[in-house]
Amino acid sequence: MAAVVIIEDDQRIRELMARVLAEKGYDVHGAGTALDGLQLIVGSSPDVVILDMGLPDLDGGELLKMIRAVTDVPVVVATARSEDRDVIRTLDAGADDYLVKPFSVEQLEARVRAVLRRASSDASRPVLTVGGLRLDPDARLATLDGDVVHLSPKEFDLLVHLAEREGTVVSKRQLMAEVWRQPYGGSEKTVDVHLSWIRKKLGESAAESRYLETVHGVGVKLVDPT
Amino acid sequence: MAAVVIIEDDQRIRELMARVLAEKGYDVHGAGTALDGLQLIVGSSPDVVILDMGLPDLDGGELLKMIRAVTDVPVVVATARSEDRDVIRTLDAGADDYLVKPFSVEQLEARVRAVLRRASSDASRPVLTVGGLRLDPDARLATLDGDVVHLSPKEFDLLVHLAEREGTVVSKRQLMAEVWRQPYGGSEKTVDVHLSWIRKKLGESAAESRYLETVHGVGVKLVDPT
DNA sequence: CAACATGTTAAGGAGTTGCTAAGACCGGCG
DNA sequence: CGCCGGTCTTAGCAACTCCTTAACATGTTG
Repeated sequence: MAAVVIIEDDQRIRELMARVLAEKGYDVHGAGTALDGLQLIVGSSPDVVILDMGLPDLDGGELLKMIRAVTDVPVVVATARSEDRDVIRTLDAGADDYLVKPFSVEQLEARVRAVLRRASSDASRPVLTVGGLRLDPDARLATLDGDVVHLSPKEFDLLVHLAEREGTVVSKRQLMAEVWRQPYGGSEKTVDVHLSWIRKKLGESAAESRYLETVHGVGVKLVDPT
Repeated sequence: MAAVVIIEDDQRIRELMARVLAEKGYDVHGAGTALDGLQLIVGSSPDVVILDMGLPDLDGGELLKMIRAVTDVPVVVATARSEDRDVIRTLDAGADDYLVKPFSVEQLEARVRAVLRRASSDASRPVLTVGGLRLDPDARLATLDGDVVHLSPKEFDLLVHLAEREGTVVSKRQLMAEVWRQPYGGSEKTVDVHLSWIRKKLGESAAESRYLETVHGVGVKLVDPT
């Protein structure tokens, strides 16, 4: 699921926002100062940044410029003042959307979703290749050694998720949270079933695995069998 | 820089739009009533007009006709959601683009820029070709293997939209937003019906598809069947 | 070997899609 | 004015895909 960075000096507000978004399935990290925030952005390259303009150590506009200098990640600005002039200035500085405090959690989530939608609808996602397996997220097309493999939506998302982390083990809880967007409650057996189906479609089985490798007690990883 | 006239009775909205566009370097003038607006257009001959349909003194459609009677300046219509249906029909009478309220400032600016670009560059849009399918946006002519295919306006726009993104899956929600310009309420079943009609005219069906490929749970894509 | 984790298959229901038909609406025309 | 052809939207049903749950088989660990 999408990663969010929240830069907000008021810890109470920051944690509230973090919790709300985390419950919606986002991968949330927060920072209380501009410098921490910038580091966090550079280090984790999130999908969207929520930036409070009233930071103690640096003017929000300055930070926004610095963010823009290093990355074009979408930024949603939260501001206490509803002054049109400020809003326009921040948007001019490169913000993608804005929120006027106090805002509801619904507003927050709606803006984040809108910005992500805008960003994702424009940017073409790169094709992933692992051995003879090719995944094209834009066309939602999977091929194995040149032949098209029909995958259901969940199967495709699951494989893409694993391919993006080629070689690293991902736990089923993590998959449930990030592919199914269900951080709790969801039965992890569902993941097993989907993995089995993918294996069948890739011409392998758990006993004789090529691409999907199980790490007992931990999770699965997608590997290049060559 | 380009001159813009905004005709909008709500002063707050008008001034917000004016400031946004002024910050972007446009030369902006506003009017709160249809009559003031018409005078302003005639007097200043702007490069683009932004027209709110919900004016107190005169129906927006009427004003649009009057504007068209004296000049062919590009007009971007802004409308509240409940008025969509009336407006969209009125648009054929001569609006160049439209916005559904509430819209973001990015949308506003993007539409203004797009309209200006179209107007200034004389804008012949490139012919699109996907396999044996040929779409000429200027002539609004579609041919399949050399034979003319008669498409309704919506069908044509829909196909063009898909052809511009050949090979990538587009969701029905996206199509509703970008082809129908109805990001919220629109029923996605409408898209299904139009797709079915297009399929019939292209000599195919969902079961035996050549150009239009549906991706279950995600959307549709236009592909080259060769 | 006991306990637990994982693999596989089957079945039901939930949700999506395809398509036809019917109504709403517009512009053109007698 | 009313009718007509074309277009778009909505409704509804059938067909289909997909996801989940359940149940059982198999495998792994200590």
